[in-house]
Amino acid sequence: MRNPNASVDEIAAEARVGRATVFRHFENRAGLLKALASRAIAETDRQTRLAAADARTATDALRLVTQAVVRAGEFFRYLDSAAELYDEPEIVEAYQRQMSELAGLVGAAGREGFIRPDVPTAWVVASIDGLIWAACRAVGDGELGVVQAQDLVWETIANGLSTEGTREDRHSE
Amino acid sequence: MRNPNASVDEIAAEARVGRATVFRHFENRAGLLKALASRAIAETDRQTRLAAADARTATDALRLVTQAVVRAGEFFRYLDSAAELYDEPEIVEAYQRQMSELAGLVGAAGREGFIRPDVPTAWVVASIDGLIWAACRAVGDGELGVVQAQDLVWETIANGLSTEGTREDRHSE
DNA sequence: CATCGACGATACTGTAAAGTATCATTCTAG
DNA sequence: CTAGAATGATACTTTACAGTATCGTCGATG
Repeated sequence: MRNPNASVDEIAAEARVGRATVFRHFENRAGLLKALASRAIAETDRQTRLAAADARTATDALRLVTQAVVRAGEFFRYLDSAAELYDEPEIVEAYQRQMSELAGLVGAAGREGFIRPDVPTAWVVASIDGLIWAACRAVGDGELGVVQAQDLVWETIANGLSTEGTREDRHSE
Repeated sequence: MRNPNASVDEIAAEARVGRATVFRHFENRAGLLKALASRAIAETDRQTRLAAADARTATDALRLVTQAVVRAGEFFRYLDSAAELYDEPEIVEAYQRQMSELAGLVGAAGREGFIRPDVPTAWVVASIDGLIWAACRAVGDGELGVVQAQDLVWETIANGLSTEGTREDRHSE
């Protein structure tokens, strides 16, 4: 997960396991990576479903899902740099499904009036993705705690980073 | 730039050049990648300096630099997935320098009152990075134009994505 | 205590790609 | 037009790694 270019030797050493054992559990190196990706996708799905079940509004669901993905971050963060996986149709399909689910949620939150109508949906999805990515990296680097990162992501989505025009800022004016 | 795992064969073919010629211009494959990274860093520096020269306040500089990096995005976007480069001390050093310059700019903008004091500087830097990353990807995928992406990044930094508490929203209340 | 299955270590093969060497060809400067 | 430099094509060597096969050992189960 930390290095998608790792050789099977390195992976086995990291797992404290003989190299032969790796090939007893996975057909080949690509199969291992695919299994890892599948697990990441399944874990993200699980966290997402759990989160969405608690939501009463689409906006709330968007918040919970966003924060759930931050929590599952360690599982999928490596996917970015695994170029080989783009050849696996299952993986690509699952990723696109997750993205379109997110887009659906953003659309619903928009109809609830939460998202500013002048912002393209594509950008909302992309920036949420970017902020989640940033949060996962910050957590991975030890700069932020998981809970803190979750809160900051949502706060940044909702209000940005600036004092200009934020709700928190009004009462101090 | 599109595929950091490309073989020298593929790189040469993409460049419409013989494979031997690649080795006449670069000592080896690692040297080629390093040169590419150096160019990306230099280009980003150039854009950053140009932008910062026009700024009257730190906040303005932060905006211009952010937007300049989005413009230079195509040059450095591949760096994420090039794990080999983390072995090159020059490259790592240059990256850290750019990040600390950004942190300095964020600190100065904070002293001007632009950044909310309750947000950790580390998160401000990380999230700007994440939004720039998202913008570059959206531009690369053709979802957004460069100018549009630049504006959206800054708007999201400043005001977030939500109608809650945004300045633009007040007059419509 | 005996057996079966999983594991680790090791050695081996095949392949893809890096890097080197060579030579004919083409481009360019004078 | 010509000499020298750069290029492309090709062949070759070397290396790193994937994948396979084998064997001795360890551990759980009955």
